[in-house]
Amino acid sequence: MSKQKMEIKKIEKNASRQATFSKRKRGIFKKAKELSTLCDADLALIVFSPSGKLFDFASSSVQEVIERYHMQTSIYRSQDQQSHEFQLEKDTYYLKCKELTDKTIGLRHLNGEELQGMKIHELQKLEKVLGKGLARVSKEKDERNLKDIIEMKKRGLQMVQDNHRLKQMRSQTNSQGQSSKSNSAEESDNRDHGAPNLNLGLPMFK
Amino acid sequence: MSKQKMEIKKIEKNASRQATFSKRKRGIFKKAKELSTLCDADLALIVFSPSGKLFDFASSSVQEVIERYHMQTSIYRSQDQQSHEFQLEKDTYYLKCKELTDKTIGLRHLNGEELQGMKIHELQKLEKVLGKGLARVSKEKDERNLKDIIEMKKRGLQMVQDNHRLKQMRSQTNSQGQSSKSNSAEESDNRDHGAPNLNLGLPMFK
DNA sequence: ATCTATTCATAAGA
DNA sequence: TTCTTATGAATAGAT
Repeated sequence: MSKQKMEIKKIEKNASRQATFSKRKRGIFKKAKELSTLCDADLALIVFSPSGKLFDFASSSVQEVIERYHMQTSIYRSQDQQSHEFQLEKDTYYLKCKELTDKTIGLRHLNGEELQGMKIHELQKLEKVLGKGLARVSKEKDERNLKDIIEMKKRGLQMVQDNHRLKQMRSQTNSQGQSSKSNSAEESDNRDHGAPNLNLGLPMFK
Repeated sequence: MSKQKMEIKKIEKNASRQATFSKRKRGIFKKAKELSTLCDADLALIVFSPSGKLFDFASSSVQEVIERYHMQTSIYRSQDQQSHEFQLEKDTYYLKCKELTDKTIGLRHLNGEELQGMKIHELQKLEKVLGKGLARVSKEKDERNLKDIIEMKKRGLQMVQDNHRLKQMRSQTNSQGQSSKSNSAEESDNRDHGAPNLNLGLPMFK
């Protein structure tokens, strides 16, 4: 594909064939990795060089992909409609098993178990995840505490106001006559159980 | 690759991922065919799309390449090459045994056994230090919040009691005479600013 | 292995 | 999906 367009047929010259194999092998493995990464595709690439040497790549593991491949193809037998559905079911089942396994492993890692065998970059990632989770939990906890505190301040303010009102009424009652007392009492009781619009940050709670 | 250099990581946008998968799948299968033709390499490429659809290519046949792969890979390859199927079965059996062993070890790890033999001392230690520090900060913060809440509950209880007392006094004042009013008022004021010995966990704050 | 002149592959946008 | 097009990648041939 360069310098001169070349025909796609077996390269007869041995040295050239070997060189091209090396170059193109590197290229196709790179492409395989990119495809699996970019598109979240599960794939396996198995290559035997003309000399019989084995090269392979898989997004998960070659064995896993082969098993999945067999699951898809082994039920080829008949061409009826059921076969197709069954294949899909099998594939779904396989994916669910794999998902379960992955999640189990992930859970163990999150619990700090089986950390041996993990690479350093994986550990770093895990550490980040743990830190983030911890941060989220703390935040949630803090928010709830703050909510409690605000709620209590509200109630406290109400009570301070009611207290003050009652005291004032008592003073009035003592110094003056006892006019419209039942009326005032009702107001007070109403506010006792649900007055809105109260300021926070009372001096009394500093 | 084109127009703009793109980062090799999972494409999150569904439509883009699907489009890229189609394009790159075509590309890599073309590369695979070219490599096998040009260099007379025996290869197999198996790809599962994210949606689970299977695509494959092999210079000979996928099954043949898989068998050859197992011959190269299997720990039983030193034995005779009688039946490929037999080898495959043996290989699968071996892998299942290994899986069982791994899971057994995993369970022991869940029980806190056999955690020794872990590498990466420094990272582990650092992780511990970070975790402990974070835990200490969270604990301290929680304790302070709890203290605040307890203090407020105390004050709230006081006010509830004072409130109640004032209301009772008002009732008494209204229905009866006005005896010893100033005395009661002083008590009330004193308790307003620092009475000890108050119970926590008031129903009013549930 | 490294260097280029070319051709190829492909991300975006239609 | 398919086409177009601007660009970045891959690579054949040479060194």
